[in-house]
Amino acid sequence: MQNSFTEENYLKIIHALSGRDGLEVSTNALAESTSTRAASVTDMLRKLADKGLIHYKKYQGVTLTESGERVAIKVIRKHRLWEVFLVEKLGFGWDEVHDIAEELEHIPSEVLVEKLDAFLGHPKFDPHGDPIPDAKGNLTEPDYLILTDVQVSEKVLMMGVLDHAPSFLQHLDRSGITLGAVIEVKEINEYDKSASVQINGGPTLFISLEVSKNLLVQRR
Amino acid sequence: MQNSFTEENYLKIIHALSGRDGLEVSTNALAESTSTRAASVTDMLRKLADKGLIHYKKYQGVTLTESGERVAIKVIRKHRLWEVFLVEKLGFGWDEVHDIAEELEHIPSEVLVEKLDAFLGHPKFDPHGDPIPDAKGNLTEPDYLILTDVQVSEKVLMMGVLDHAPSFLQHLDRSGITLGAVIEVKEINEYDKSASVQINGGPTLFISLEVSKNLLVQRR
DNA sequence: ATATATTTTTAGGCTAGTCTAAATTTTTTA
DNA sequence: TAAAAAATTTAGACTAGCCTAAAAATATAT
Repeated sequence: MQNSFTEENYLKIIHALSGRDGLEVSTNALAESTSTRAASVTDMLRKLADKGLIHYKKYQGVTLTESGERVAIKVIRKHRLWEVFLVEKLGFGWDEVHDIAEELEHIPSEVLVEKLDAFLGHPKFDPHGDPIPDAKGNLTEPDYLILTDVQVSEKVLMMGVLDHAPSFLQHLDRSGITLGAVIEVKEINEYDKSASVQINGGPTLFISLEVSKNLLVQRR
Repeated sequence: MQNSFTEENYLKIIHALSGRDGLEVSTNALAESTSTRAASVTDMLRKLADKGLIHYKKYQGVTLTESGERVAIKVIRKHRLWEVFLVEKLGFGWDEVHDIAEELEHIPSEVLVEKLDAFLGHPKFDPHGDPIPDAKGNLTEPDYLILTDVQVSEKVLMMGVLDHAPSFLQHLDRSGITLGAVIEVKEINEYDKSASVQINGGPTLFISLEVSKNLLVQRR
């Protein structure tokens, strides 16, 4: 039983919205994320429930079943592997690959995914620092900090982003904030929580709270 | 104006069936090739004609317009480039790549195709010896011979296949007949036109007319 | 040259996925 | 806790792409 492009997208989005503790996802949230109307979402939810991919009770929101979770994670695996391919092999910027990977992630063929994975050297993270589920479907989200949780004078490693918007990623590019960069928090402005940070022991720059909130980092 | 997966497939098939002199393609031939019914084909032809992609007069068969030809050639370019990728980079056999490329060929993004092309080193032929149209849409079919046109004692180079069926390609693999192999025709059996050929100056083997008819070769 | 066979088109219908408008349920608030 | 607001579902409809059955056009054969 094959799942359609659209079904796979709903499952992927439910996975993303329900977070790591598998919270219920609302119809409206799905309508927002899928750029459709709530009524359309309801139709699809009935269908996914009939296929045993989600737990759905009218008006109660949805969660993935085991089987729905498996499908979602496979899609995520494919998406992230293709992103690695696009950046590492084809030379795309990390701000350019999302939409293309969004298409490639629905290409069926287990063997294609596994050969791609091997070709890429079994990467553990995609170009945005998101972890790539393994072939068995194990996905462990590393527990990174958000830069806002870092104290003044701490040095941390830049490990990923929460916001994947091209404009945000381009902003980071212009600031020299790349994956693996060492970020030292020099100062935090009490008034607006903007920060002054030093990148790789080099230039110091100011970043707004909005930026800090979207940077995932790790203590060294 | 984007063309759908299905529309692209129709255009690609019309291109293939109309051959290099752009002959009219019949509704029934399309039904056969698309694995649909003639009535469905008629629907789609009306649609493609409305979009200016084909010349269509009821009961008269169809040909591609300039614009339809451009779309078809882009799809063919993508198909063949992805086949090169699958064989050269991911290690698939030439008998395994058709169905996957059939999906990948519909991924939109001009820049993806061009980056893929560069990554592959601007290949001129796909793993079956079919020529890859260039970025401008120039597709020149080399005028290869069919092995049946080769005389006894002639030596030719194996350049491609007409039949792309996995079973045929696997048969060639087992016989050691690969692209670039030197084939010397040692003898032709008058009765059934089967031939005895020597591969790369090594083993001699018998091949049936059915096989000869599907081998594209070139005089050296 | 006409009857028969073949091909193609039309007519009407189906499913997936979407929509709007209206009805219903749940949540919030006074 | 009842009324208002918000969220969700139902009802009915649309498009793309497909189907079957019947009608119409073209091709073939006597």
